[in-house]
Amino acid sequence: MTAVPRKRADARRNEQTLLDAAAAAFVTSGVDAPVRDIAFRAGVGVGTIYRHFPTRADLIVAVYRHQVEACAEAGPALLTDSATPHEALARWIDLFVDFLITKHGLPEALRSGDATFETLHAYFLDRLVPVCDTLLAAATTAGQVIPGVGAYQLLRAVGNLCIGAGSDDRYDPRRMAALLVAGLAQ
Amino acid sequence: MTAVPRKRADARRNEQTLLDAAAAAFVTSGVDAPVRDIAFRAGVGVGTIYRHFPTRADLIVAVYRHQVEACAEAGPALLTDSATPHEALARWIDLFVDFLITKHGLPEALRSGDATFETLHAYFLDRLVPVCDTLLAAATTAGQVIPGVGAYQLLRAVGNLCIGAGSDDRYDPRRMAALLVAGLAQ
DNA sequence: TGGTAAACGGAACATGGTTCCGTATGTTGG
DNA sequence: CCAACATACGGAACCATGTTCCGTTTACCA
Repeated sequence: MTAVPRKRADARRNEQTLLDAAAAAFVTSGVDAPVRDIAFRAGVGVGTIYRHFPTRADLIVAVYRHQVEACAEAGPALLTDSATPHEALARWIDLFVDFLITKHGLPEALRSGDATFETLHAYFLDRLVPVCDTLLAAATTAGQVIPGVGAYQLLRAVGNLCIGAGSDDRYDPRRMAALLVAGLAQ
Repeated sequence: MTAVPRKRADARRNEQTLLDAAAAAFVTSGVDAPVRDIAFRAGVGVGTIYRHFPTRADLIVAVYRHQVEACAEAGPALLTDSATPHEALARWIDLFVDFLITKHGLPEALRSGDATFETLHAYFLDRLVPVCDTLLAAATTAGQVIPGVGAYQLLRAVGNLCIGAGSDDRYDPRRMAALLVAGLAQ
């Protein structure tokens, strides 16, 4: 029915080239790397970027999809492996923080409010809120965490704490996130 | 010696006009309000803005100076009025949060890393870190707060938590900041 | 009241995102 | 193998915004 007629070879090639170029640019310039830079690295015109990835968010999602999936999938495993649900939650938050602080500008983008990043925001939420909710619910049921703080709010707070990470060694987002999770335990 | 020859009347008038225009623009468009908008509101050219306030940070500092001073001065008073040092700290952080969340885009600017906002960042730090340090030290001495978290780091974390406040009623920065302070108590 | 330095306005420039269309090229039916 | 067509490409052009610069205006003072 929906027989997608397979993309042209050069298109597929360019898409991969662009993903690589973008990943490289993100490492050096953050996820705000100028479109022209990414196009130049990939050896294509800017039009090609917009054709493959209509918004910057689509490009970012494509670049980090694997890692987000890995983080999401680690949730249930941690719940099994950890001594307590609260510990599982703490360890998972740590994973999330580790992912974020290695992506220059990503936490900022997630929180920019800019319509450009709507897709990005939505993807993270769709994928990670349910996982966090599971861990949070388990910890709450076990009486290890106060009720009334939703997974969304917790993830957002942690995301915020990661903004600007790495630019200043007097600030340790991992520590601050851990403090927040500790505060949940009361 | 340094007989500053008093500014021209029109210059003084414009400076005040600009402060008012900027304050109004900041309310509706956040501290990122386009320079041209502010100039238009004030009925002056953009050159005039840059002459009075060489960087955007200078303008923001000028607009909010009174409120920052008020927050800084409230610190010692809270220490006297509160039942415990930890409570004083919690209440002061609350004040700080209240200030930040009513200024669209200010927390973002403070953390943007953009060199433009260096002055702004420095001003907040100069004025508020010592106050926070006093409160934190009192609470630590009283054994109500774990050692090892500096005033700078705490302020920065709280500032981060305030980013994007008001754009989403599922997120309550005041609550998250309180949780962080609770986490400090262990 | 004239001269001068301060202050002004806004055009011009720089940067970065986004759109659009003429051109080039893979693909496929003959 | 070739032609014709749809797909994809490149990059010039456009828009928004910050920033600079300089010719013109204006407040001040002698």
